[in-house]
Amino acid sequence: MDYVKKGAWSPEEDKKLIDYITKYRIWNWSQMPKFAGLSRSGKSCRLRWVNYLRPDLKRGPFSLEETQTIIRMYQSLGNRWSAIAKEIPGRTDNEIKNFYHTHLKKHLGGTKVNNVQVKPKSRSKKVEKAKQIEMGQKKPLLTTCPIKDPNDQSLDFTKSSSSNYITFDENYGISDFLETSDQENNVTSVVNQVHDENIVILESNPDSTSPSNIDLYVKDFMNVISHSSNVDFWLELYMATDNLRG
DNA sequence: AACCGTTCCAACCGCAAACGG
DNA sequence: CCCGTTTGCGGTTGGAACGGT
Repeated sequence: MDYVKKGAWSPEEDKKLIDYITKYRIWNWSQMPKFAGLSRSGKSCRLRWVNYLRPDLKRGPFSLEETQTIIRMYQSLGNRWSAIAKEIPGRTDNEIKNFYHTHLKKHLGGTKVNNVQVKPKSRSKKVEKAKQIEMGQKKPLLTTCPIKDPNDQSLDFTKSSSSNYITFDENYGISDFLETSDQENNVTSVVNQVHDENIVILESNPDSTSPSNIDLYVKDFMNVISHSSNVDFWLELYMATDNLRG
């Protein structure tokens, strides 16, 4: 039985594999290692190539669009990672599976309160901070709000009379402030305030319950948060606003 | 600085499907 | 169809990196 190396690949091994496949293409994974001068199993070579060395891999953090695709497909297909990967060019099944387990599972596995996905922990601190904003003790920067209404008229959020908030803070996550009466009255929350990089308020807005308006609000909102480098930041918001999308 | 718990992901394993003689 | 070999898939894990004390 020949010695078969395991563990992390060295740059020299990577180069041997790349050089061999470039020259002779992939013809038989189990036979190829000995011709390529590698003390590896064919299985290990295949995995290294498919998940890491292939030239068409994208790398880097997942975009919001990619994440949306993964969530949507996971909800319809379940853990069929290779099928999901086929819909996302440049991403491997292994990468998507890891991304799901490290970023998505905790959000998808959360509880729903008033039909809003929330994190179960640190609620008291989140509520306290949200109330401080609501009571004017912490003043958000309303003038920098980047979101416009669907009719292209600037919205004057300073005159808002709503007291029902969902807040998000990078330290504390999401808390929801929706009253149950909102749900009973079929009032849908929409995103209409982005105060600064750290805090976002989703405000209950009875005037914006038509689906087209909500879609536009959420679309604009997603544009804003997708530029954040903190994946968990926009991902948690995305999950929390799940009920706002059709 | 040292320690410890957590996060993340590359790479592993076992099993199933596909292939081909 | 059978059976050995190869390929592909999904669950799991080892250990590096990171963050907090």
